[in-house]
Amino acid sequence: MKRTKVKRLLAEKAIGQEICVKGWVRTRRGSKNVSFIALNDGSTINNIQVVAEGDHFDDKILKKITTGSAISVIGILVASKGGQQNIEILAAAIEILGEADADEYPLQPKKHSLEFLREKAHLRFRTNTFSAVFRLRHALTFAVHKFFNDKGFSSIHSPIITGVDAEGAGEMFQVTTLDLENIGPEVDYTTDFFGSKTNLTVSGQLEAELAALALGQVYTFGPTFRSENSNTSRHLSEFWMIEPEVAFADLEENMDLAEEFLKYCIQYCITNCADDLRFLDNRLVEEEKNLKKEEKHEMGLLERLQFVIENDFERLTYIEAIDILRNSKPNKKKKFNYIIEGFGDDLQSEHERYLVEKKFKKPVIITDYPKGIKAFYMKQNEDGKTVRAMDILFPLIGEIVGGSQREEDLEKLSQRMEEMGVEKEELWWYLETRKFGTCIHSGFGLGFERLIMFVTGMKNIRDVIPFPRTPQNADF
RNA sequence: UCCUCCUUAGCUCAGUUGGUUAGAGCAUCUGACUGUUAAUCAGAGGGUCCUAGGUUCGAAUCCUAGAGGGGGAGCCA
Repeated sequence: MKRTKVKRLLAEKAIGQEICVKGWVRTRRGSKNVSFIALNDGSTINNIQVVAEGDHFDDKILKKITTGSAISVIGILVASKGGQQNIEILAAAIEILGEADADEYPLQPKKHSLEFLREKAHLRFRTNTFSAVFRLRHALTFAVHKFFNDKGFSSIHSPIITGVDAEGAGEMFQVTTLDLENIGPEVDYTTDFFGSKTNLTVSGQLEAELAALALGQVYTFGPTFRSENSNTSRHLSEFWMIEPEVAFADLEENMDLAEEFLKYCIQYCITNCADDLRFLDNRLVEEEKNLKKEEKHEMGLLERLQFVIENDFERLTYIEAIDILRNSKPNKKKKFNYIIEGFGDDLQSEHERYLVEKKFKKPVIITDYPKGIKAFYMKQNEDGKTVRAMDILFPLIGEIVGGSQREEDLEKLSQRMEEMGVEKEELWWYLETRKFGTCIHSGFGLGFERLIMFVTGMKNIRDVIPFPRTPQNADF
């Protein structure tokens, strides 16, 4: 008999029908006469209750239905006599597909800490929280592709192994087939696999620009690698990044695209993952129950998502932001660790948080940063001091998007590369796009895991990717 | 990389000023129970107190070093 997924059973409620379900046991409880099995098959956060009457089943079978075991059930869908579910399955036959020794199976039907589950990353998919997070991760993946596809963008697979070491986006992982245990003091990269020094990509942007200057609208969505020794709740050594790049678009259009994109993705989850979001919403309420009032969030998860969709992001220039910060209470009272004095100061995370969480209480887009603190490829403003950059700051997670209008003028770009010590020879192909048929264009990079954090309310980035890669950890 | 906190049973955690045989809840096992909702009730088993040194008559507790983890900072997405 073909199995029906739990999600469909709960939606259709076809009472009286004989059905087959397969899944993993969350709990079994009951008395000598009757057992209740909470069964989950991953199609939804919700379990289906299987009722096994004692006289129909051998004690030996019932004993094997432990938390974590996989079973197949054939039975009749009936209205439930219990209070907490409408329907349940009255089991006629139960087959044990895979046992889970209760003495050894690490997950119990109770709350586990996220830290503990991180050490059990191979099994944490089986918990409510992580199954919800990973269904949402999928929904967001799909929403990203759907958004861009519907707008006529082409997906571009930028290379994962690259010889470019010029963007300065971060420390790189080297890729080599050289025998590291027998390497001389002088390394001859012409003998290496690719005949030159290669690394894992830190960004697909430069390649995306090449494609955009032909296909018009493109985006990359792929893995990105940074070997920085960052030990924080919002950095990974391997993460996924989305980088749209649009020809003939200026910074305004770039911001409009980013804002529309973020709202679309969030709305997609609200529409398609209501059960999972409701579960995560409750989870956060529970988590914050014991916190002091001032430590609690003003809004619940769902409320927060709705709020972001319904309100325009606050847009201001770097100079305006510095002005606000310089005159802010924490700056005057020297509560900031880094006091803002004026133009040229970098915005630290405490300043970003002040703007987003205290001053505007919504997402903020800051534009036109000093050129000294931004990358070489950003379009220079007339003032000679600032560049057409934009960062989108989100509540709780900080910078979620970094983007800019690109410098399309060959002369200005070359000059800036020289000033910043970027090797022009290495990026000859990048420069040729400015030599042949150059045009204004813009793009941004969005950290996919940071978006998932915002949508799910998870506070540590390691809990929104199946197998996090961080310094000193590449388990599983 | 820096600052800071933590590491005690399978899990979550208590352990007073350094003092007998290190505790609780949950989980597990045994038994009871006619429909449970993290079922309940009774009983049992379960410990490298992170590791290595040191101080002390005596260390889970104090000191030093190391490992692992959390939070914050920097870098960024």
